[in-house]
Amino acid sequence: MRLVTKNKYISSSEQVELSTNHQKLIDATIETIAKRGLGETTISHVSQAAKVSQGYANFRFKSKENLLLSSLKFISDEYKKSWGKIFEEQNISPEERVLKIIENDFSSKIASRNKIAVWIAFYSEVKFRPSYLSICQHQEEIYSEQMEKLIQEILDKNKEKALSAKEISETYLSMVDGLWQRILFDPKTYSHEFCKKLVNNYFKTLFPKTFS
Amino acid sequence: MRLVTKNKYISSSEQVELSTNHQKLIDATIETIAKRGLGETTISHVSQAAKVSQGYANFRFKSKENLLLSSLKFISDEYKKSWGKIFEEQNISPEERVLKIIENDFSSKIASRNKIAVWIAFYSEVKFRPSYLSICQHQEEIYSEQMEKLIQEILDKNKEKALSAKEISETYLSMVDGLWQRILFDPKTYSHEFCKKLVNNYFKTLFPKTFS
DNA sequence: ATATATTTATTGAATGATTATTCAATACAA
DNA sequence: TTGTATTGAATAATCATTCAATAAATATAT
Repeated sequence: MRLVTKNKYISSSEQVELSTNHQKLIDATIETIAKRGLGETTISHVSQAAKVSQGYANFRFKSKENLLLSSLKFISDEYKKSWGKIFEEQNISPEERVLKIIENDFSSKIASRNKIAVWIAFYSEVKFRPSYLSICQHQEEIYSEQMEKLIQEILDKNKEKALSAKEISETYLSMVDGLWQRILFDPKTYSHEFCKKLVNNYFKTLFPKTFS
Repeated sequence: MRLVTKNKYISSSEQVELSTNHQKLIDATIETIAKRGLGETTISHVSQAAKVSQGYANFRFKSKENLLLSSLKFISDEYKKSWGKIFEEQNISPEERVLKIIENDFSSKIASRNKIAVWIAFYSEVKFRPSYLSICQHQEEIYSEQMEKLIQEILDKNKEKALSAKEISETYLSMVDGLWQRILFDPKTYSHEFCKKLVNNYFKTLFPKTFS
C-alpha cells in the first residue's frame, strides 16, 4: 500500500525534493555493498534499505545485475564530473591542477569508504569485469592520459629528467589505488589528510622547487 | 570409485610425490577464484578442477568457507616464507635488502595473477574481512614495521630528511598494492619488469647516490 | 468541482534455480 | 575382516525473478 506522495516538491517554501525511488535504490545499493559485500548483497537487503518492496526493485531495474551496475555507473559518473571540473578551470598552473586532483582524489565525497567499497567490489569480482571495463575503462584511460600530459608540462619547466611523465603518472595512480584500499581497511591510520600528505610529499620529492 | 593410488611416493627412483588431495583442492581453489571470482566459486567447480567428488571436498575441509580460507592461508604463508628468507640473510646492506624485497614482491611466484586475484578477492569481500584480518593482519604489521626500520637505516646513512621512514615505507606498500591490482587487470602493460622499474625509480629519486 | 475511467506505480506471495551440506553406500588398504 | 577414503544422490536453504492483485495518480466526463 502506498501511504505518502513521493517524488514531488513538498511545498513551495521548502522546495525539498524527496529522492526518487531510482536514486534511493542506488544509494541503498552502495550502502549495502559496503556493509555486506557484493556476494552477500541481495535484492531483499537493498529494497529493505531503500524502503520499497523486493518486487519493485527488480521491476524498476529489470535485473539485480543492472541494479548493481547502476550503482557503479553512479559513482563513476560522479568521479568523472568532479575530475572534469578541475580540467575546465582556466588560468591555472599545472602544479595547481595536480594539487587539485590530489585534493579531489582524497576528498570526503570521492574517497568515502562506501564508495571505495563499491569500486573495489566490482573491480575484484570476475563476473563483473566485462561490465566494469565497459563502464570505467574509457574514463580511466582519459585520466591516465591527462595526468601524464599535466606532469609533462611540469617536467618541461624543470630540468628534472630522471623520471618520465608516464612513470610519474603511473606511480601516482597506483599509489591512489593502494591508499584507497587502505582507507577502506584502516580509515583511522589512513585519514584523508594522511593520504594527501603522502602523495603531496611524493611530488615535493620530485619537484622540490615548484611544489613548495 | 577409486581408480589410482594417490598420495604416495610412486617409486624410489623418481621420488615424485603426487599432490595430496588437500593440496590439489587448495590449488584448484586458487585457480577457480581467479577464474570465476569468489562469488561464483562453488564446491562443485573446485572439486571438478581438483578431480575429486563434491562430497569429498566438503568432507575434507569441513566447510566451503574453510576450504576458501585455506587457500588464502596458503598464499599468505608462502609470502611469509619468501619474505622471511630475505630477512634471514646476513652481511647485506639495507639497500640490497630493499632491492630484494622489490624483486620478491614482483616475482612470478608471488605476483602471479591467480594469487593476486585471491588476495584481492578476500580483501574486498566484507564477509571474509574478519578471517582475512586474523590470517593476514599480524604479518602485514610485521612487514610494515620491518620495512620502516630498513628505510630508517638507509636514511641514517644519508642526509635526506625531507621524508620520514614511515612515509617512504607507506608509499612503497601502497604502490605495491596498486600495482598488484594493475597486474591483475592489464598484465601486458604492467609487466613484472615495468612494476619493478617503477618502484626502483621511486627509491632512486629519494636516494640518488645509494640506489645507483 | 465531483465522479468515474484509465493508466501507472507498487506490492508480496509463489516459482524455480542454484548450491552447501549430509550421509548411506561403495571402493580400497591394511 | 576391519577401518579408512571417497563417492554421488538426496536434502534443505537461499534468493532472483515473475506476476496477479491493489493502490495511487491522472485524465475525462458530468
